[in-house]
Amino acid sequence: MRLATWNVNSLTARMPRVVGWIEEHQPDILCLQETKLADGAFPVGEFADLGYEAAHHGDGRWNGVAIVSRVGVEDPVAGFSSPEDDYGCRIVAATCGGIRVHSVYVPNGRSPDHEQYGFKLVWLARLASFLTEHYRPGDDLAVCGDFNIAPDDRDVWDPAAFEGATHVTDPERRALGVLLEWGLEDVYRRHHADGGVFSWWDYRAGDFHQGRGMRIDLVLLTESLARRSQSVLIDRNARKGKKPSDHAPVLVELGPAG
DNA sequence: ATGGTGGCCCGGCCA
Repeated sequence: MRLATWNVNSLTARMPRVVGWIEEHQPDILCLQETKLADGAFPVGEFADLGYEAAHHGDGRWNGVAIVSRVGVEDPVAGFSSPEDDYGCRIVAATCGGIRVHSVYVPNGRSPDHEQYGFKLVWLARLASFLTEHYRPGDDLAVCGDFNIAPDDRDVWDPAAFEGATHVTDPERRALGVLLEWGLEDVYRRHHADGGVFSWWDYRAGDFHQGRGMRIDLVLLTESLARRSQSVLIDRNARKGKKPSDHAPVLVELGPAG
């Protein structure tokens, strides 16, 4: 079972690359963020042609999240408990191949003194309460997406460059820590202890080619799934070439249950 | 260099 997540920064702009990436890597489940589409504009047919069903939650120009799956899309839920209650189309859930999957797009926060930073912390607290209300740590649960948080200093190209910046502050990291303490695991770290591996690079100033990035796209799994993980790949090749997203996809290979 | 690019969709916001 292959589970992946990718912030595509507009699905319309990225569809050719998304199709190509699916054909190359054959994910069973792919979480998408920043589709920037209304539900009615989601390319259901193009994914169906590839053998995938989808659950999408978007209202147009901003945000928008989706799960595409070739192992089923059961019991889709948009928002935390209704499509209106997640502050802008930032979470969608569905059961795919026996796994309860969530595609999340955590607010950026902009800067620690901006009101959006407070909103980011509120949103993360709501995510935590949503998970603890609906699930138990023993469930087969995947929370995948763009967290806009670098879990620790290995996950930024230069910690000194992020002094006073969002994505690395203690409150943000503690908010992520709440999810981890509850029973989720940043599964990349089960397989890789190295720093300097990133999933996002600013488009500007040649940051990708200069190696100036952050690892902010995460696959969080409960223990029952994390122990099935055989490999975790951040596909930086997908950040190369013409019209890339500013994010690279993360791909997790899961072995059979039991 | 307090800049830069890219997406939305055409002036300005958002990342």
